[in-house]
Amino acid sequence: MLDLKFVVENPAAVKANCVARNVSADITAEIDAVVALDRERKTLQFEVENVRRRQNEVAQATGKEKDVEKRNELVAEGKRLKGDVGINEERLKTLEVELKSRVGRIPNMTHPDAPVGATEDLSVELRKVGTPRVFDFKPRDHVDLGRSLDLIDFEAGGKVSGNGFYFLKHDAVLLEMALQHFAIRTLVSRGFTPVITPDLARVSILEGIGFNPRGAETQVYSVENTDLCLIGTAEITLGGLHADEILESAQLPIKYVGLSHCFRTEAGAAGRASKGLYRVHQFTKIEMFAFTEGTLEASGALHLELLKIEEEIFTALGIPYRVLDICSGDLGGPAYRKFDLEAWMPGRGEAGEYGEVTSTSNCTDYQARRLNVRYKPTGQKGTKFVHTLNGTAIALSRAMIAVLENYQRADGLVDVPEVLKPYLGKDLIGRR
RNA sequence: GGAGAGGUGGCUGAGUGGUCGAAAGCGACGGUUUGCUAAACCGUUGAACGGAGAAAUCCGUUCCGGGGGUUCGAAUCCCCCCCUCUCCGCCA
Repeated sequence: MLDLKFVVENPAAVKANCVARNVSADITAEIDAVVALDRERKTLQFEVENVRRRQNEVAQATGKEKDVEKRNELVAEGKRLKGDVGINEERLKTLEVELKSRVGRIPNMTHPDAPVGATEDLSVELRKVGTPRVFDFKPRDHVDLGRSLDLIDFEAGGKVSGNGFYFLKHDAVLLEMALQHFAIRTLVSRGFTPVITPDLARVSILEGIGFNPRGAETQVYSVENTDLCLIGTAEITLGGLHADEILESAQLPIKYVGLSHCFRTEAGAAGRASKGLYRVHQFTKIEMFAFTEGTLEASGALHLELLKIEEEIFTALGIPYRVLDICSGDLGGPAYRKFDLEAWMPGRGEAGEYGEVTSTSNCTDYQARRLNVRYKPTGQKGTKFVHTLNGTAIALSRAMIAVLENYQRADGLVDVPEVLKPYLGKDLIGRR
């Protein structure tokens, strides 16, 4: 969430940002309410604090007073004060809760260079890298390849777990593990700490990251009779890793590469491009997550580093991709700026299409404030909120689509990308 | 799952109703000493919010796992929840 003080001091800028981000009008309208509520809160806080000061004085004096009569007078005053402060305290507490919930709905501010636009088609393509391969046969999609080579079993997935689930078999298993290993090794060599995270997390952590597990539109599975949810991404657990901590400047930046399973209900996604592995309820993902000092210089630089790593991974895999600078309307709540990589998928659409494979966001202090992750800046008093960033290293299901479709051969088998051969242990997918 | 013990500042840890935001140690920071490093010695050292001030800083409120309660007064007593440890059970 945003800093309440910032909202109160810059209501016009915050409103303009909400408009650019295409959030629902009632959120924009709430900004005035926030300003008014905050004013009321301050007045009330002043009153409550005054009464409490007197209460404290009386309580201390009572302890020291030896004379029984005077002591009884003090106790009487204490009782009176206790009654006085009650109503205001209740109101203050209510106000604070309400303010927090209202401010929490306001999206993060936006990077000045991010394209302004309400809908996703207004995101800007920064560059295309690699040339889509020209096939001398009609390329098949990964569903077809997966079935014919007995790599992916959607029917069995449907039977056991429902639509949107699948079994990986044979070389698909080796391919997935090779991609995992390749990605993690790449990140470790760049100074990231490898982590395997829990696949479930508390509601409070989900909320801190900016998910809303209880809404009607939620993308998140909840576990009945607990406060746990299945995570939609390791961003949730990695972000929560340092919740309520005060880090030392010298520790920063902290860079993690996390492995987790990801679970998504994909509510409301029916009808969207969702064939095969592209949109599924469960997949494995290698996720980068970083905590930096709370300056735009620090997080901005690391954001570019995360993007560069994502590009290096897909370049190494030999898969053509394009980079999108995501427009204001499609940033989601927490992101200050976001870049997506879309990989070329020859089997998608009529003659191949780019499909999203990674996404990296700079969330500045938006998540850190709610998760309460701070650091002590060297040479300064007090603490500051860190900045958090996340980025996909490899989402296995979608990377698998790209590999299978780009590396397929006329004979129906699939070549193994050069960098994966040592990890996969063979040169050809599908031959047994 | 059963029984017990705990959760206190950046860390370790004392504190069982008032003088406690909290001893002591460690760490960190500043200084003295020193050819450098180390050691020793002296000093400083929690956070959030609000108010005053040009600022250094000062004042107030809140915070001892979280939430409620008792009391004039709670780190300390009571209730609920979360977490950690030990033992037992079960198990990959």
